[in-house]
Amino acid sequence: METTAALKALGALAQETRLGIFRRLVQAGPGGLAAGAIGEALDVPAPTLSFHLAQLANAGLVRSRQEGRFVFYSADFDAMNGLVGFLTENCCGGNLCAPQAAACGPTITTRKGTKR
Amino acid sequence: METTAALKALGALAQETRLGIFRRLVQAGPGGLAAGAIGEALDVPAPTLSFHLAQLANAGLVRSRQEGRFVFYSADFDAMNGLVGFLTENCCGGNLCAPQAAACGPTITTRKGTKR
DNA sequence: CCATTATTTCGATCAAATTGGAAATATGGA
DNA sequence: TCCATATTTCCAATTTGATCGAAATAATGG
Repeated sequence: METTAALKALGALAQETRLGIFRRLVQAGPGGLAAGAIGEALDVPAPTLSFHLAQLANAGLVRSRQEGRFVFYSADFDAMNGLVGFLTENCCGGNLCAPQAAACGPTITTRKGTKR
Repeated sequence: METTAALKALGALAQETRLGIFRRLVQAGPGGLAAGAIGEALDVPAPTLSFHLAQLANAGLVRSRQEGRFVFYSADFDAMNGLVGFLTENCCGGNLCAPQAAACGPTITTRKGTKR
C-alpha cells in the first residue's frame, strides 16, 4: 500500500461513526450487512450513514453489492491487511515490530514458512 | 488500546505532513530529532510544525524532551504497536488476520521506497 | 543583562468535514 | 401502474482542521 492510499484509509477510520461502521462490518464477516441494518444498529440517520459509507468505500476499506432492494456493505479485509502492513513498516522501519509482537498474535505461522 | 485512543492516533496519522513527520521520527530511531531538524527536513514552517507535533504528542504517538536549547521529538514505538494491535483486532475480529499474514510475516518486505 | 538561536503561542484566514431534513432515485411486489 | 421500502443525492448550516506571519517565550553563551 502506498502512502496516498494509506492516508485515505487512515482518514476514513479516524472518525468515530466510520470506525464503528467498519468494526461492525468486520464483525459481520465477508457477507457484510445491508446499509439499513448498519444504520439501525448504530443509530445513524440514513443520509449521514450514506455519506460515511461512501467515504469508507472511496478509501477502499469497504465494498458494496446490490442484492434485491438492499445494498450490502462488507469490509475489505485485504485492504485492512494492507493498512496494517503499511503501519508496521512505518512503525518498525521495515523490520519486526520492536519488543512485543503481540499485535501479530498467537498465530499464524502456518507451519513454518509456508508463506501464502 | 481503547477506541478513543485509537481514534486520536488514527486522526493524528491521517494527515500528510504529520505522517511524514512520524515516518521521519521512526527512521531516526529512539533518539529522535530536534524540532528544527524535522522542519528543515520536511520544509515545514515552524508554527505549522509545532502545531502538528502537538497533535502527534496529544495522540500519544510522539514524546518530547528538552535538551539544551533544543526540543527533541521521538516516535513512541509502544503506542504505534498498540495502534497496530487495535487495527489487527478490528481487522480480524480478534483472531487471525484472514488470508495472508504478510504484515506480521517473515518479513523483510524490503520494498523500494520504504526507506526515506 | 544582551544577543542569538530554538520553539511555541496568538490570531486571522481559508479549506474541508460532518450533519440531517427534504427530495430524488431505485427496486420489487401487488 | 401504483405503492412501500431502501438508499442516495442535494443542500445549507455548523463545526473542525490547517496554514503561517508576527510576536512571545525559553535557553545559552558572551
